[in-house]
Amino acid sequence: MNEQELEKLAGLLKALGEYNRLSLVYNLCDCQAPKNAMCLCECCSIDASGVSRHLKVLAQEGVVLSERKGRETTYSLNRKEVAENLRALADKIDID
Amino acid sequence: MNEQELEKLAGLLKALGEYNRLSLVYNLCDCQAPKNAMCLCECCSIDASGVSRHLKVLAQEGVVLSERKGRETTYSLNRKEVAENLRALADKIDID
DNA sequence: TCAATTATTGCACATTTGCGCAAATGTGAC
DNA sequence: GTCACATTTGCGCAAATGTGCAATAATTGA
Repeated sequence: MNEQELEKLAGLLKALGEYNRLSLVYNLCDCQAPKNAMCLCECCSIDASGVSRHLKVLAQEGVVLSERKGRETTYSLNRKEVAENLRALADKIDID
Repeated sequence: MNEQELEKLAGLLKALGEYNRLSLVYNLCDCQAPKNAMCLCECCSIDASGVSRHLKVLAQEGVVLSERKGRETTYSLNRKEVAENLRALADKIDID
């Protein structure tokens, strides 16, 4: 694992390591179809602008995928990649 | 997953989500025996006090276990628990 | 065109964070 | 006790972060 990769992984974990962002991720876990921001807003104690910013961070770090659909933006989890990264780290830490 | 658990998980991820701390964790991954702080210092670009603080954060979040041995403190990874948490999250995000 | 809906951005603010340096603390060796 | 070594803590500082409010897009529908 080189420096860049480590930095990237740290970025992913940091993105996940904030309560409201992790709440958003958990919320997205359970839904099949992508959700828009208004909908995701409801699981958070913060206002829409905050949610927008958090989703932006999550998108930048590759946690979620966003797609503009008309006047709304829908978000979905980048499931495979995120899970893969987490499992790789788990394996590195503790090889069963 | 209730609020406290989510907060705890966020704390764990946040602890891991900082470059130098993640470097420390990676460093600990490869060693069988616990390492002391001076030794861990060498894998970081920061000074001893910074390493001490990072290790304290990691210990508080349950990432590492510390043990005072004479004048030095040795650290080891809390492998099972950390890996378990990461895998649980991975599974939640993407059930294979 | 105009109003409504959804999302984002600018700004300000308080808080947190990571860091180095120096001092303090704890501990073993002599 | 005195010294050396390992670690932690206090302090200050700059940078980053999370947040709300208001203003500004962007887009749809009447």
